[in-house]
Amino acid sequence: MATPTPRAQRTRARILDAALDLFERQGYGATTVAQIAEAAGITQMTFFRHFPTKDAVLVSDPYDPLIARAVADQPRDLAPLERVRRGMLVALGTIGPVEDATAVRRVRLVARHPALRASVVAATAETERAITDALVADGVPPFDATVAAAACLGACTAALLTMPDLTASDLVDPGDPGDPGDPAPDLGAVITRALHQLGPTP
Amino acid sequence: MATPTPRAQRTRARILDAALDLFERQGYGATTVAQIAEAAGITQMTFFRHFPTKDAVLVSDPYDPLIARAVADQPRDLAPLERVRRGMLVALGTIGPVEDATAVRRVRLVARHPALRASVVAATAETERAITDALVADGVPPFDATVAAAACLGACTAALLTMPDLTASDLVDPGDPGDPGDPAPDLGAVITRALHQLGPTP
DNA sequence: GACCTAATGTTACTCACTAACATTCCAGGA
DNA sequence: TCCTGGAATGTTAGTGAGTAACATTAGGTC
Repeated sequence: MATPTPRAQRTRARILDAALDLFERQGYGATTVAQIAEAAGITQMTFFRHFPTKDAVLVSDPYDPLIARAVADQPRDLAPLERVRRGMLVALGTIGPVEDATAVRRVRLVARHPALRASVVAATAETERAITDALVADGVPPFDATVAAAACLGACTAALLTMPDLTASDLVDPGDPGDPGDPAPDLGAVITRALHQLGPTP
Repeated sequence: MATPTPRAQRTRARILDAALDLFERQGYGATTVAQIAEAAGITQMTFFRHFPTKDAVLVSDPYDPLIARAVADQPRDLAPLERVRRGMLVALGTIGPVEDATAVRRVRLVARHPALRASVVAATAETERAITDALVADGVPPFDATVAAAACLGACTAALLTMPDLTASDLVDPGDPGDPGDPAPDLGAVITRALHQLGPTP
């Protein structure tokens, strides 16, 4: 799996642009792959060579390995949920504001369309398995490991999908006015607040 | 929405039987709706009149309203997560052994096929919204409500899908021998154990 | 310029799912 | 018994996602 050729990167970007544009203008369901292909100046076949499914334009999950490692690095004497929680906090809590310009548009589209939310969960399945494996390797019962991973991932996914509805002020303190037109929301802050709810209640 | 006619109930049952049979024999992906229809002695069209999608034969979620009500009934001064957790415990913890004979077969098939796990999550989306609405109506911030609901539902769904791998002995105490050939697993016990992990750590 | 390979195009297909309309089944009343 | 109205099913024809096999073009290297 060599690094993608420059030409391939360009077409991929063209597809992504065309798709986001059409999705936002006429909706995800009303947009066909043929339309995307035409707008990008390519064929349907080429579309599927760059994205395995129509969903894949919007859904991707690049964080798998980091999370599993971070979870494994937490102290072994913690309860499984707490271990996963702290691991994800370490791996995701410091991401900061969203870097990719298309990320916000993608999230907004996914959040709008219920069927796509399911695709996101499908994409996190691999992450869930990675976390579970890491815990089971340390002697945690498979049932407990799976449940802990699913709970934390569910919380984070849900948090991610509320981001388009969120203003930055929602994250610090309810009641705070918050200047309008705030910039790209801080992904790390959202995740942190979500995982905070799963933490021990002092 | 009147109660379904006896004839409709029979065809629905025939479809379900034929589908489960084919899925188990040759796999979900390798089975076409046309095959199911032929095995059930009906048309493709009739299949889709009884089940909106191919997935729907395996995925259903009848517990929505009970859960939302039970969550709303928990004391308002609890943290959102704890409220959802106790509500779901009340609504689902006492279900007991699985009643429907086909339920175990369905769960096994879903657990095996990754794409179907996503369908399950899609099916719980409505439940998640119901729980969230109940909390928001009591003044809980939407973000916190969504996260709490997603975490608990994620944990329960994951727990459900591990059931085929589980023997009853796994639920009581690791290390317990447990007689082989144990009967249908206790759904309530599985849910209870899953939600227990999300509870306050004393 | 010849050459090799990755990237793209072409064609033809399968399958899930939908719409519009025709047909059959079945209960209850004349 | 016949009839009749509505529910359940069948028929036909389509759309759209995704796949397979094979032909073609572009880009960089010698």
